[in-house]
Amino acid sequence: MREEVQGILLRAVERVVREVDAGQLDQLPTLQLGSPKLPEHGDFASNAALGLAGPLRIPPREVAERIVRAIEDPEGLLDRVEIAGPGFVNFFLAQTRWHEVLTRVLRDAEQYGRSNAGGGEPTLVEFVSANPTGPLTIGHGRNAILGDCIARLLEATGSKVTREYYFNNAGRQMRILAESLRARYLQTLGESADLPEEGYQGSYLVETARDLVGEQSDSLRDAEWPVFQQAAEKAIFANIRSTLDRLGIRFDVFFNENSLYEGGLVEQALEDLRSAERVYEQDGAVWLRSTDAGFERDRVLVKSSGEPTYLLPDIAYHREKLRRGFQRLVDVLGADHLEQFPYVRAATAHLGFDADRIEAVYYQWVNLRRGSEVVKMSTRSGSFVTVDEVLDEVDVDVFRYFMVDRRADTHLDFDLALAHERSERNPVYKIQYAHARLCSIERLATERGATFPPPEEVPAQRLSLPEEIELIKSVGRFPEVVLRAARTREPYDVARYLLDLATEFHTYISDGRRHRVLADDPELQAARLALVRGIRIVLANGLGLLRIQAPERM
RNA sequence: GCGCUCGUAGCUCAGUUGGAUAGAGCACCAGGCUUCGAACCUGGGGGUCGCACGUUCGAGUCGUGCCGGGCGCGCCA
Repeated sequence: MREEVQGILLRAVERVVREVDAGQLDQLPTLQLGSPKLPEHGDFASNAALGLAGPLRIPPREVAERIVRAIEDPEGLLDRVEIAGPGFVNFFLAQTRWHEVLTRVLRDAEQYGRSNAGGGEPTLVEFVSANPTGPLTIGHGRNAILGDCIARLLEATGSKVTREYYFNNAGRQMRILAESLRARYLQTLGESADLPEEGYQGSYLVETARDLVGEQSDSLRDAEWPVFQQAAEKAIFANIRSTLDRLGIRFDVFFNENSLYEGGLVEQALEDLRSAERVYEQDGAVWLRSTDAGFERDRVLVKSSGEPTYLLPDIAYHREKLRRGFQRLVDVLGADHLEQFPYVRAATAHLGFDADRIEAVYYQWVNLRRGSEVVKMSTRSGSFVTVDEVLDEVDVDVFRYFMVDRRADTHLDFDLALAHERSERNPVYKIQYAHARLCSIERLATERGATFPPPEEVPAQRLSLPEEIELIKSVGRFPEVVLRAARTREPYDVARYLLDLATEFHTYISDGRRHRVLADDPELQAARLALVRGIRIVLANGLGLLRIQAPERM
């Protein structure tokens, strides 16, 4: 619909430019066709006249008049075109065009909103990627939901998505974890043992230790730490996977950082950077020459001790992902990666890949509150709130919605007190309730013997009230919303849209006198039932994109 | 000290990438269930869009400088 109006506008503008300026105006300002907030400003609005006024040296309103005169609309798409304000050109579509939109919604049904814009592009979405040192915290929860929703959005718009979890089960952190478990194990056996300095104090290790005693009794009393590492890792990973399960998230690949070392890929990445002359040695360390690429400073890749920093395997990993054939990499990262990631991207590009194919979605920290009290989180000190704990108290749907109820780049205040109380204030209920209400109307209609004609035979022209046309317009925007949310990697946009649509429906249906669906007039009833079904389809599809239930009854 | 990010109603946040009269939820006040679901709806009060310059037909949105919160950084994973 938008494209068609855009075409009409473009042709009109070209005609005006040609007649005024004999064609030397080679660069037309890009034409935007906005959706005005106020209905009296039409269905689409163009500011083309304001943009052209300067270059053409004609007052904006006169340009607008010329554009309107030059408009050709052989197919009768438009009802009328008006000039308003400083020179906006407002397009009013013929009502029958909106009726066709409803027909399309009904015809496409569960496919409505999906597209093939991505053209089957192999895309890897990497998210969560928590190391197995403890249960998933609420911060990981935000990552998990964001990543999963982004993956779903990309799938819905035609990308071929792989979900990947990257983790590291080596190094100092795991050693400390193992020592911590050993201490808990000995404690469980009744011996005195202290947690190591900086040990993991979370109670989850106590439980793991208890299980270990149950399985192995005291046979591990003198075991070396790797035994405990294995046990800890196994237990924690099982826990993480069960949490992901509760969230409804499934990964295609769990990628272990170790395999990069084992396959020599880290070494190879360093060598290749060396041959590309992107590194140098100084003070016994190997540095990435990043100031050349516009960065503030160079970064260390290999410390003077010979150990690589985090940066190097990260570079090797991203290169490997591209080598595996993915055309696009999307990483979901916490704000603590804001500084690091650009180097990964730049360095991977130095190895011969297009940096534009590598992108990160950053999300800001989750601030935990219990009422007005702020809860500080740290996995090591054991003061954190896990996803599991929250899921014990609140519905998964609420949790998922909560996590996308704010833009990723703003801090998210998660109030546990609010989450623990049954939280009827949560907007997700409003959306689900709208869906249940719509189902209920259709159910009742069926009970009363109403029939649903095929989409093409719906007497949609009977929907003539302004609020009904507005509802169809809202439903008609859905594919654009999905596409935009997928492109900006912002599931929030979908959540927001659904809430607006639900509210619009509630308002409509609350006025039972004017908007009675089941009425004596069978034609009007059929038309309104079609509208009801159209809204229901969109709410269900939208909730599906966020992997939130669309209940038929509540 | 440097970088990134945010600052909009009492609180939590939107604001369609520079458009027309800045919106919603919560909270507060006043209303609405004999008819398709009141987990909903209607109305009301509440704003120096952090501050100041600048860019232009037009700025909450872009630029610069301050102020304030968050995150990160000076061979630590």
